[in-house]
Amino acid sequence: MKALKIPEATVMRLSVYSRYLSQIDERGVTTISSAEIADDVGVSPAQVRKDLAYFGEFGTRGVGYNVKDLNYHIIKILGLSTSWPVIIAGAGNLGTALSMYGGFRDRGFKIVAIFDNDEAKIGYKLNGIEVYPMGHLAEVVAQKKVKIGIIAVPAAAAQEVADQLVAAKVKGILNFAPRVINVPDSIELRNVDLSVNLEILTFNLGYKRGR
Amino acid sequence: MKALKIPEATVMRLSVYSRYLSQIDERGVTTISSAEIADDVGVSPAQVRKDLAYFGEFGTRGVGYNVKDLNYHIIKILGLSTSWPVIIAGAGNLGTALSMYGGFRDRGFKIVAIFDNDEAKIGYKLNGIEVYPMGHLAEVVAQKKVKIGIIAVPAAAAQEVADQLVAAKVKGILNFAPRVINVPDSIELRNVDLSVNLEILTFNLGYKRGR
DNA sequence: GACTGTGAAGCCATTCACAGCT
DNA sequence: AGCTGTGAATGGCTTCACAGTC
Repeated sequence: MKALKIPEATVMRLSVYSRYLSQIDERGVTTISSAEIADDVGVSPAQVRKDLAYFGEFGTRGVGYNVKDLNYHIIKILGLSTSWPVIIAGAGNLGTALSMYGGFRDRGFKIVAIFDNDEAKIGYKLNGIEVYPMGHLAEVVAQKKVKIGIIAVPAAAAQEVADQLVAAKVKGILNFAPRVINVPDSIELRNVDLSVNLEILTFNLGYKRGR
Repeated sequence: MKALKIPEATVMRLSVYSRYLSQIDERGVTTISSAEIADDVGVSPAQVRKDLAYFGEFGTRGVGYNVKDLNYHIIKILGLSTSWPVIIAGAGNLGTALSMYGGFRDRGFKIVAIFDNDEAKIGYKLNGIEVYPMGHLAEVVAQKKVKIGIIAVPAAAAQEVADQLVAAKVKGILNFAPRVINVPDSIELRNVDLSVNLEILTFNLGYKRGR
C-alpha cells in the first residue's frame, strides 16, 4: 500500500465514486456493496474494489462499505479534506459560468478571485468574487496562497496567461482554452477541451454502428 | 481499413491533433512530421503514427504530412465535415457560456436552441439563439433534425432532462451535470464533470511528489 | 538521409476467480 | 451465505525497431 503508480483512470473514478456516495448518503443509505456502486456508476465490481485497494482496506467482508466512512476516505485521498483557494483568469462567459458553478464549491474549491484585462469588468463582483486586472495576479496568488489557476480566456491569450500563472508560482493549472499550452514539467497541467468531448460523440455516432 | 475497435484515447488525440493542425495551418506551416506534432501536443511520435494508421496512410515517407490534407482527413474521420445542429438544456450560467463558446462553432457545431423552465428567460435570445420552454424540446429537435443534446441544468434536474432528450430521440448526449444519469444503451452518452478535473489536479499535487 | 507505416515486444489496466473474513 | 481483497490471467494500448518509400 505504498505510493505506487496510481492509474489516472483510477483517480478519475474515485472522484465519481465520491460524488455518487454523497448522493446516496443524502438519501440515507448507510451501507453499499461494490456491486451496487459498480452498477450505478457503470463500471465492474472488481474495478471498484481494485481502485480502492490501491489505498487500503475500507470495507467489511460479507457486508460491504459504510457509505459515509468510504466517502470520507476517498475525499481525503483526493486531497479535498481542506478547501483549495482557486483563481480564474478570464471574466468572459466561461469564466463567469465557472465562478458560479456549484459543483466546485460543493467539492471544497473556493474561487477567490477572477482576473481580466477588460477595464469595464474590473472592480465589479461576479457572484461576490472580485474581478482584478491581470497585473494583480501574482500579488493575489501570493497573498491568498493560491495553488491552482483556471484558464478561461480565448485561445489566443492562453499561453500568455499560462506564463503569468507559472510566474505567479501556482502549482496546478486547469486549461479550458482550446489550445496546446506549454508549462514547466514541475507544474501540473490538465486540459479540458470542451469540444473534444463533442467530437468523440460525433465520431462514435458516425463510426460504431455495430456495437 | 475496416471498422476495427478504435481506442477512445485515439479519438481524443485525433481531436487534439486536428486543433493543433488548424493552429499551425493559420501560421502558414504546410508540412509537418509526426515528431513535431508529438512534441507539441505531448505524446510520442509512434503514437501519432499509430493513431493515424487506424484510418489509412496520410503521410509521405521521408517527408511528413501535408498539414491541410491531414487535417481534412481527421475532420472527416471525426464526422465534422458537415455541421451538427445541437441544443442546450439549461439557460443558466453554464448553458449560456456553452452557447457562446467559440470552440464549438469553430469545429462545426451549431447551437440551434436553448431550453429552460424559467419563464423569465423564455423568448429571449442569448447570443442570437432563442430560449424555448422545456416543453418544446421534442418539437424543436424533430424540426431542426438535432442529433445531439447538451445537459447544462443543475444536478437535481439532470435525469429528468436526460429522459426528455431520449424521448425526443436525440442520438447523443453530453452531460455537464455532476450526476450519474441513465440512458438506453443505444444512446451515446458522455459525461464532462468539471470538478473531476480539478480533483485529479489536487490528487496529483498531494500524491506524486517524486516524479 | 529523412520520415512514415507496421509487426512484434513490452507494459499497464481490467477482469477473473477464489481465498479470507464476518 | 455474502461480499471484500487480491494474485493470476487476460486484453488492450503504447513503445520499439526496422523495413519501406521518397
